[in-house]
Amino acid sequence: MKRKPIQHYEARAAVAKALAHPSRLLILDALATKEMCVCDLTELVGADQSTVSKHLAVLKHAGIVDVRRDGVMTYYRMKIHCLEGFWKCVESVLKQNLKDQSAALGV
Amino acid sequence: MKRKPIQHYEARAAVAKALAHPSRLLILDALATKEMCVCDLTELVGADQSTVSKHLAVLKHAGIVDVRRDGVMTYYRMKIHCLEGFWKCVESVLKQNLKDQSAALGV
DNA sequence: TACGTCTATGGCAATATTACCATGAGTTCA
DNA sequence: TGAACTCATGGTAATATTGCCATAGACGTA
Repeated sequence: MKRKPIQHYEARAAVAKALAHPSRLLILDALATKEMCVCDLTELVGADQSTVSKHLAVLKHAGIVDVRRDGVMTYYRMKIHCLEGFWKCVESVLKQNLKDQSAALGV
Repeated sequence: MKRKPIQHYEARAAVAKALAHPSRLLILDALATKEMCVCDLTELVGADQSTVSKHLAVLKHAGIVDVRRDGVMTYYRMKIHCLEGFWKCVESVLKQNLKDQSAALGV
Protein backbone atom coordinates (compact mmCIF):
# COMPACT_ATOMS: atom_id res chain seq x y z
CA MET A 1 0.00 0.00 0.00
CA LYS A 2 1.51 3.26 -1.10
CA ARG A 3 1.24 6.06 1.41
CA LYS A 4 -0.55 9.20 0.35
CA PRO A 5 1.13 12.55 0.92
CA ILE A 6 0.12 14.54 3.96
CA GLN A 7 -1.53 17.15 1.75
CA HIS A 8 -3.96 14.49 0.65
CA TYR A 9 -5.20 14.00 4.19
CA GLU A 10 -5.24 17.71 4.87
CA ALA A 11 -7.54 18.23 1.91
CA ARG A 12 -9.81 15.45 3.11
CA ALA A 13 -9.80 16.80 6.64
CA ALA A 14 -10.78 20.25 5.42
CA VAL A 15 -13.97 18.85 3.93
CA ALA A 16 -14.71 16.76 7.00
CA LYS A 17 -14.17 19.80 9.19
CA ALA A 18 -16.69 21.78 7.19
CA LEU A 19 -19.20 19.01 7.90
CA ALA A 20 -18.39 18.93 11.61
CA HIS A 21 -20.93 21.36 13.01
CA PRO A 22 -24.60 20.75 13.84
CA SER A 23 -25.80 24.04 12.35
CA ARG A 24 -24.00 23.36 9.10
CA LEU A 25 -25.48 19.87 8.93
CA LEU A 26 -28.91 21.32 9.51
CA ILE A 27 -28.29 23.78 6.70
CA LEU A 28 -27.10 21.05 4.35
CA ASP A 29 -30.16 18.97 5.14
CA ALA A 30 -32.37 21.91 4.25
CA LEU A 31 -30.44 22.56 1.06
CA ALA A 32 -30.70 18.94 0.01
CA THR A 33 -34.01 19.49 -1.72
CA LYS A 34 -33.98 23.14 -2.73
CA GLU A 35 -31.92 26.30 -2.71
CA MET A 36 -32.57 28.77 0.07
CA CYS A 37 -31.70 32.37 0.87
CA VAL A 38 -29.65 33.41 3.87
CA CYS A 39 -32.72 34.87 5.52
CA ASP A 40 -34.55 31.55 5.40
CA LEU A 41 -31.53 29.65 6.66
CA THR A 42 -31.08 32.18 9.45
CA GLU A 43 -34.60 31.56 10.64
CA LEU A 44 -34.08 27.82 10.31
CA VAL A 45 -30.90 27.74 12.37
CA GLY A 46 -32.15 30.25 14.89
CA ALA A 47 -28.81 32.00 15.32
CA ASP A 48 -27.63 35.47 14.45
CA GLN A 49 -27.61 36.29 10.76
CA SER A 50 -23.89 36.95 10.83
CA THR A 51 -23.30 33.56 12.41
CA VAL A 52 -25.25 31.80 9.68
CA SER A 53 -23.45 33.81 7.05
CA LYS A 54 -20.13 32.61 8.41
CA HIS A 55 -21.31 29.02 8.47
CA LEU A 56 -22.30 29.38 4.84
CA ALA A 57 -18.90 30.83 4.05
CA VAL A 58 -17.31 27.74 5.57
CA LEU A 59 -19.44 25.45 3.43
CA LYS A 60 -18.75 27.53 0.34
CA HIS A 61 -15.02 27.60 0.96
CA ALA A 62 -15.05 23.84 1.31
CA GLY A 63 -16.78 23.60 -2.05
CA ILE A 64 -19.87 21.93 -0.64
CA VAL A 65 -22.37 24.61 -1.54
CA ASP A 66 -22.62 27.21 -4.25
CA VAL A 67 -24.03 30.71 -4.36
CA ARG A 68 -26.41 32.49 -6.67
CA ARG A 69 -27.17 36.15 -6.29
CA ASP A 70 -30.54 37.52 -7.31
CA GLY A 71 -30.97 41.16 -6.52
CA VAL A 72 -30.78 41.66 -2.80
CA MET A 73 -31.09 37.99 -2.05
CA THR A 74 -28.34 35.39 -1.98
CA TYR A 75 -29.36 31.82 -2.61
CA TYR A 76 -27.26 28.89 -1.52
CA ARG A 77 -27.59 25.45 -3.02
CA MET A 78 -25.89 22.09 -2.80
CA LYS A 79 -22.97 21.73 -5.12
CA ILE A 80 -22.25 18.07 -4.58
CA HIS A 81 -24.65 15.19 -4.54
CA CYS A 82 -22.84 12.40 -2.83
CA LEU A 83 -23.50 13.09 0.81
CA GLU A 84 -25.94 10.20 1.02
CA GLY A 85 -23.03 7.80 1.31
CA PHE A 86 -21.49 9.93 3.97
CA TRP A 87 -24.67 10.12 6.01
CA LYS A 88 -25.22 6.41 5.60
CA CYS A 89 -21.75 5.79 6.97
CA VAL A 90 -22.22 8.19 9.86
CA GLU A 91 -25.56 6.69 10.77
CA SER A 92 -24.06 3.22 10.75
CA VAL A 93 -21.41 4.45 13.19
CA LEU A 94 -24.06 5.92 15.44
CA LYS A 95 -26.18 2.80 15.23
CA GLN A 96 -23.23 0.59 16.08
CA ASN A 97 -22.32 2.84 19.01
CA LEU A 98 -25.81 2.57 20.40
CA LYS A 99 -25.73 -1.18 20.02
CA ASP A 100 -22.39 -1.36 21.82
CA GLN A 101 -23.64 0.86 24.61
CA SER A 102 -26.67 -1.32 25.06
CA ALA A 103 -24.50 -4.42 25.14
CA ALA A 104 -22.25 -2.78 27.72
CA LEU A 105 -25.30 -2.29 29.91
CA GLY A 106 -26.21 -5.92 29.49
CA VAL A 107 -29.53 -5.13 27.89
CA MET B 1 -39.90 17.02 4.93
CA LYS B 2 -39.91 16.54 8.67
CA ARG B 3 -37.13 18.31 10.54
CA LYS B 4 -34.77 16.19 12.56
CA PRO B 5 -34.07 17.22 16.17
CA ILE B 6 -30.91 19.14 16.89
CA GLN B 7 -29.48 16.16 18.77
CA HIS B 8 -29.53 14.27 15.52
CA TYR B 9 -27.19 16.76 13.90
CA GLU B 10 -25.01 16.96 16.97
CA ALA B 11 -24.47 13.22 16.85
CA ARG B 12 -23.62 13.39 13.16
CA ALA B 13 -21.28 16.31 13.73
CA ALA B 14 -19.45 14.43 16.47
CA VAL B 15 -18.53 11.70 13.99
CA ALA B 16 -17.56 14.19 11.31
CA LYS B 17 -15.42 16.05 13.82
CA ALA B 18 -13.54 12.88 14.68
CA LEU B 19 -12.74 12.53 10.99
CA ALA B 20 -11.62 16.15 10.66
CA HIS B 21 -7.89 15.88 11.29
CA PRO B 22 -5.12 14.83 8.88
CA SER B 23 -3.34 12.63 11.39
CA ARG B 24 -6.51 10.78 12.22
CA LEU B 25 -7.24 10.25 8.54
CA LEU B 26 -3.74 8.92 8.06
CA ILE B 27 -4.31 6.56 10.96
CA LEU B 28 -7.63 5.38 9.57
CA ASP B 29 -6.06 4.76 6.20
CA ALA B 30 -3.41 2.62 7.83
CA LEU B 31 -5.98 0.74 9.87
CA ALA B 32 -8.09 0.06 6.80
CA THR B 33 -6.21 -3.12 6.00
CA LYS B 34 -4.88 -4.34 9.33
CA GLU B 35 -4.83 -3.62 13.02
CA MET B 36 -1.80 -1.76 14.37
CA CYS B 37 -0.28 -0.98 17.74
CA VAL B 38 0.16 2.51 19.09
CA CYS B 39 3.89 2.31 18.60
CA ASP B 40 3.51 1.61 14.88
CA LEU B 41 0.95 4.38 14.48
CA THR B 42 3.19 6.78 16.39
CA GLU B 43 6.02 6.13 13.97
CA LEU B 44 3.62 6.46 11.06
CA VAL B 45 2.23 9.80 12.15
CA GLY B 46 5.58 11.14 13.29
CA ALA B 47 4.21 12.99 16.31
CA ASP B 48 4.65 12.49 20.01
CA GLN B 49 3.33 9.21 21.36
CA SER B 50 0.96 11.01 23.67
CA THR B 51 -0.41 13.02 20.78
CA VAL B 52 -1.14 9.88 18.80
CA SER B 53 -2.67 8.27 21.84
CA LYS B 54 -5.06 11.17 22.16
CA HIS B 55 -5.96 11.00 18.49
CA LEU B 56 -6.77 7.34 18.96
CA ALA B 57 -8.89 8.20 21.98
CA VAL B 58 -10.89 10.59 19.81
CA LEU B 59 -11.47 7.91 17.18
CA LYS B 60 -12.39 5.38 19.83
CA HIS B 61 -14.77 7.73 21.58
CA ALA B 62 -16.48 8.39 18.25
CA GLY B 63 -16.90 4.65 17.81
CA ILE B 64 -14.82 4.52 14.66
CA VAL B 65 -12.07 2.25 15.93
CA ASP B 66 -11.86 -0.48 18.52
CA VAL B 67 -9.14 -1.61 20.89
CA ARG B 68 -7.57 -4.94 21.69
CA ARG B 69 -4.99 -5.34 24.41
CA ASP B 70 -2.33 -7.99 24.13
CA GLY B 71 0.20 -7.87 26.93
CA VAL B 72 2.06 -4.60 26.74
CA MET B 73 0.75 -3.78 23.33
CA THR B 74 -2.53 -2.13 22.42
CA TYR B 75 -3.88 -2.81 18.98
CA TYR B 76 -6.36 -0.55 17.27
CA ARG B 77 -8.54 -1.69 14.43
CA MET B 78 -11.36 -0.33 12.30
CA LYS B 79 -14.76 -0.88 13.77
CA ILE B 80 -16.84 0.34 10.85
CA HIS B 81 -16.51 -0.52 7.22
CA CYS B 82 -18.43 2.12 5.39
CA LEU B 83 -15.84 4.86 5.04
CA GLU B 84 -15.36 4.11 1.35
CA GLY B 85 -18.55 5.98 0.58
CA PHE B 86 -17.42 8.85 2.72
CA TRP B 87 -14.03 9.06 1.04
CA LYS B 88 -15.63 8.78 -2.37
CA CYS B 89 -17.84 11.73 -1.48
CA VAL B 90 -14.97 13.78 -0.14
CA GLU B 91 -12.83 13.06 -3.17
CA SER B 92 -15.63 14.11 -5.46
CA VAL B 93 -15.82 17.40 -3.58
CA LEU B 94 -12.10 17.92 -3.93
CA LYS B 95 -12.17 16.99 -7.61
CA GLN B 96 -15.02 19.39 -8.27
CA ASN B 97 -13.20 22.14 -6.39
CA LEU B 98 -10.10 21.64 -8.50
CA LYS B 99 -12.18 21.73 -11.65
CA ASP B 100 -13.85 24.96 -10.58
CA GLN B 101 -10.54 26.53 -9.71
CA SER B 102 -9.16 25.60 -13.09
CA ALA B 103 -12.23 27.05 -14.77
CA ALA B 104 -11.83 30.24 -12.76
CA LEU B 105 -8.31 30.55 -14.13
CA GLY B 106 -9.63 30.07 -17.63
CA VAL B 107 -7.53 26.94 -18.22
C1' DT C 1 -30.90 60.87 -3.51
C1' DA C 2 -32.60 58.69 0.63
C1' DC C 3 -34.30 54.72 2.87
C1' DG C 4 -35.17 49.95 3.92
C1' DT C 5 -33.77 45.18 3.17
C1' DC C 6 -30.47 41.49 2.69
C1' DT C 7 -25.87 39.81 3.31
C1' DA C 8 -20.91 39.91 4.51
C1' DT C 9 -17.15 41.27 7.45
C1' DG C 10 -14.29 43.08 11.41
C1' DG C 11 -13.84 42.90 16.32
C1' DC C 12 -13.97 40.51 20.47
C1' DA C 13 -14.72 37.16 24.18
C1' DA C 14 -15.66 32.41 25.32
C1' DT C 15 -14.67 27.91 24.26
C1' DA C 16 -12.45 23.97 21.93
C1' DT C 17 -8.62 21.80 19.75
C1' DT C 18 -3.97 20.51 19.37
C1' DA C 19 0.83 19.28 20.53
C1' DC C 20 4.33 18.63 23.58
C1' DC C 21 6.39 17.45 28.16
C1' DA C 22 6.22 14.96 32.27
C1' DT C 23 4.46 11.33 34.57
C1' DG C 24 1.64 7.40 35.95
C1' DA C 25 -0.37 2.78 35.17
C1' DG C 26 0.12 -1.75 33.60
C1' DT C 27 2.89 -5.65 31.64
C1' DT C 28 6.92 -8.60 30.73
C1' DC C 29 11.13 -10.49 31.95
C1' DA C 30 15.43 -11.16 34.33
C1' DT D 1 11.70 -6.92 43.22
C1' DG D 2 13.40 -3.89 39.73
C1' DA D 3 14.30 -2.47 35.08
C1' DA D 4 12.50 -1.84 30.48
C1' DC D 5 8.79 -1.22 27.60
C1' DT D 6 4.06 0.30 25.93
C1' DC D 7 0.42 3.24 26.39
C1' DA D 8 -2.71 6.73 28.75
C1' DT D 9 -3.43 10.94 31.23
C1' DG D 10 -2.64 15.66 33.49
C1' DG D 11 -0.75 20.13 32.64
C1' DT D 12 0.07 23.95 29.75
C1' DA D 13 0.69 27.07 25.90
C1' DA D 14 -0.43 28.05 21.15
C1' DT D 15 -3.89 28.08 17.91
C1' DA D 16 -8.57 27.57 15.96
C1' DT D 17 -13.45 27.78 16.26
C1' DT D 18 -17.70 29.84 17.43
C1' DG D 19 -21.26 33.34 18.34
C1' DC D 20 -22.82 37.86 18.85
C1' DC D 21 -22.55 42.89 18.17
C1' DA D 22 -21.74 46.60 15.25
C1' DT D 23 -21.20 47.99 10.86
C1' DA D 24 -20.24 48.16 5.96
C1' DG D 25 -21.62 47.03 1.20
C1' DA D 26 -25.00 46.06 -2.35
C1' DC D 27 -29.43 46.31 -4.27
C1' DG D 28 -34.28 47.83 -4.99
C1' DT D 29 -37.72 51.33 -4.48
C1' DA D 30 -39.86 55.64 -3.55
